[in-house]
Amino acid sequence: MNTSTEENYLKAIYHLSLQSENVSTNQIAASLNTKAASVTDMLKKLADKELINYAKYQGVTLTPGGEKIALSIVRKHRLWEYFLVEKLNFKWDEVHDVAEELEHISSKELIDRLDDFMGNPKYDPHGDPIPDCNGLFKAHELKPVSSLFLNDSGIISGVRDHSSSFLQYLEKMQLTIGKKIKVAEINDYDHSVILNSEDKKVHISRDVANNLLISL
Amino acid sequence: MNTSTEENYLKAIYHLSLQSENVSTNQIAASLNTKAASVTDMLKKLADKELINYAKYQGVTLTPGGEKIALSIVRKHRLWEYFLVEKLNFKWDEVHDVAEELEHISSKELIDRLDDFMGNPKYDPHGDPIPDCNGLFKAHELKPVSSLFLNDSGIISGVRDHSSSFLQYLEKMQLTIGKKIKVAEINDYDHSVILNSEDKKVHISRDVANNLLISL
DNA sequence: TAAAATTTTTAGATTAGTCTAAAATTATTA
DNA sequence: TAATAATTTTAGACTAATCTAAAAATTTTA
Ligand SMILES: [Mn+2]
Ligand SMILES: [Mn+2]
Ligand SMILES: [Mn+2]
Ligand SMILES: [Mn+2]
Repeated sequence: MNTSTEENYLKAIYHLSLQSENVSTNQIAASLNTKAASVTDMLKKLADKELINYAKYQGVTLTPGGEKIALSIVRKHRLWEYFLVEKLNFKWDEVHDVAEELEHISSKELIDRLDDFMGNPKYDPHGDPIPDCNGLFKAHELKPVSSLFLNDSGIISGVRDHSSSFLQYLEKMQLTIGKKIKVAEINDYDHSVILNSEDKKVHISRDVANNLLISL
Repeated sequence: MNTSTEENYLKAIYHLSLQSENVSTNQIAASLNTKAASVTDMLKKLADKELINYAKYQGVTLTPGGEKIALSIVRKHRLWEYFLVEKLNFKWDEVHDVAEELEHISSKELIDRLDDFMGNPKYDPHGDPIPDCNGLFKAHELKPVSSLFLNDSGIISGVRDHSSSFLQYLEKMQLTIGKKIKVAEINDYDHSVILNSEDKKVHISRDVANNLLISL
């Protein structure tokens, strides 16, 4: 078995790998709020366990074994988030920290039964895909609102920023997962966008448009 | 906040206190599968935090603060066990180890919502009382089958032994929580007992009769 | 392509929890 | 009540995870 610290490192490396293939010590340190020296120590340990490929100064990638563990943590995180929102009526901006703890509960039986209990959901409350019990999932094809053209329309299906302040803002604007939107106006000067959503017009800034993801 | 190790010590002291008022170092070591030397170290730490009353060589008691934490862990343990059995279809002999992990999830919001989601159950799958969000509960008045007389009857409401082998045995004999039983015969020689339960006769040994608890 | 800047690793401490072995204290019992 | 037994504490060591400060390697840049 692995400690929850090891699991957190593997998960962090997994998420960073989606951006950059090879992951650096400093990237990991930043994403775990720790120091580069601590990361180096842990990388040695994970390399000894053959969960990562690590050569000094060269960054790391996950081995198949490491990726399998990372995916199982991601699966648990997202299933628990779904449970919290759908069964216990938490808001989508309140679940992340609790899921950070729950994702380290080790019982595979528990998580597989929880999955069945909830009807095997495919996406978590933030639109992120939930790996199945074999680690398999398919992501939506998503693009940011900022990449749409005038009169394009689509369905809100994910977010690029998971911070509670962003999620709360979207909630307030009623721009939540599943809502249909259409681009009513694009402001050339500041790149802000006016959306049509359920007969209302919603004006969002360039930043928001960049972090709000649409499927067509 | 307290570490889960500290929480485990407080919970162990709480359970042992129900038997013996003052709890000894060796009792704690036995119940946590650790060594007396380790226990002494932890007792100092818990005493520093004013969670226990501790005087060298004299054993310990919980302070009000320590008892409050212990009860919150017991509450979480039992509510999660209830969830596992009632919502996820675990058997009553399969839930303890998973609950040992889940009981350390720190969110109070989570456990209070879980409690509401399940309809605020008063007893866990083994008949043990579930403290409410203020740590209050009332236990059944329970007596072992071995203390009953011929033709006494009652309802199975708890167990004294929580081992899976005992729970599995009771399951096989269909002697589970809620079943009505009546003492049909008492064997003077080996103190075994024959019960009437749902028109069937069940023969149980002295040991089983000692560990099976009845409310009248 | 050599100096400067940045990143990464090493060295040496620290904290929490655990252990064994030995010393101190308390309890038993003859 | 003094010897013996049992319990409990102390002393010293170990592992996992972390940190700061310094050294080493790599990358940038002029
Ligand atoms: Mn999350
Ligand atoms: Mn999520
Ligand atoms: Mn239990
Ligand atoms: Mn129980």
